[in-house]
Amino acid sequence: MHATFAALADPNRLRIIELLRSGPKPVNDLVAELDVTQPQVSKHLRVLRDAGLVDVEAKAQQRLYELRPDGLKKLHAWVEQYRALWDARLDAMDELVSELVREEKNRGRKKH
Amino acid sequence: MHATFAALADPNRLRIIELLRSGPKPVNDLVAELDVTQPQVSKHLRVLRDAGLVDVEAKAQQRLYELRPDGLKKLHAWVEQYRALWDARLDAMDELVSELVREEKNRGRKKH
DNA sequence: AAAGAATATTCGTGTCAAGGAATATTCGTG
DNA sequence: CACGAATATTCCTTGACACGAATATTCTTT
Repeated sequence: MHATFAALADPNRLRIIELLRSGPKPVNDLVAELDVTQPQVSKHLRVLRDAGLVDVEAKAQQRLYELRPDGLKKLHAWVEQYRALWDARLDAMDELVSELVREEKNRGRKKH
Repeated sequence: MHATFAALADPNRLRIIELLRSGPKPVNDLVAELDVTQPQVSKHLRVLRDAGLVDVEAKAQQRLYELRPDGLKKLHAWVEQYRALWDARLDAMDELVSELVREEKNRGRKKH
C-alpha cells in the first residue's frame, strides 16, 4: 500500500494520473501538458505502471496509457476504512463490521 | 494533495495512521508497536501533523495523537473522483458532474 | 528545586530517487 | 532497408530524507 502512496507522492506523477482521468493518452500528450522532458515522463509512467496505477496499450509507435481501475479501487478501499471518522452516520455500520470481525476470529473456538 | 501522499509514502508513517484507527494513542504506545526508536516516531508524527493527517492533545507529559478527519476526508474526496473507473453504475453521475462544471465555467459569458 | 518520565529537536551520515543528457528501441513509411 | 516518429533506457549528479546518536524540552512528583 505504501508503494501506491509513494507513486502518487511525486507532483508530476500525480498530475499524470489526473490528466488520464479524461481518458487514455499517448505519451506526447502528457509531455505537452507537463513541462517535463519526454524521458522524464516515460520514467514516471514506468513508476506508475509498476505501482499498478496505469496500463499501456501499444498503438503503432504510440503507447496509450490509461488508468487501471484495480489500483485506484484498492486505494479507495483503504481510505474507506476511515469513513467513520468524518461520516457520523456510519458509526453504527462500523460497529457492525467490528462485530462481524470478532465473530470471524472466534470461529471454531470453544468460547463464543 | 501530493504532500498528503508523500506523508503516507513512508511505511512507518502509514503504519502509524493504521494504528491510530483504533483511537488516540500516546507516543510510547506507537513506539512499542513499531520497532522504531522514539525520536523517529516523534519525527514521523511531526510530518503527519504538518500534512494535516493527525492532531495532538497534551495530557500531562503525554501527547495523545489522533487522526484528523479533515485530512482523510480530502483524500477520500480525491479518490472518489475516479469512482466511475470501477463502478459502472456511476457513469451517468459522472456525466452530470461534467455538465455542471461546464455550466459553471460559462457563467457570466455571452455564449450559453 | 531536583529528579525522572514522556516527548521533541538537532546534527551528521548514508541512501535513494528525480532531473538532465545522451543513446537505444520500436514501428510505420518510402 | 534506410529514415523518421514515438517512446524507453542508461549513466551521472545533486538534493531530499530516513536513521542513529546525542541532547533539549515539558511536566509531574517529592
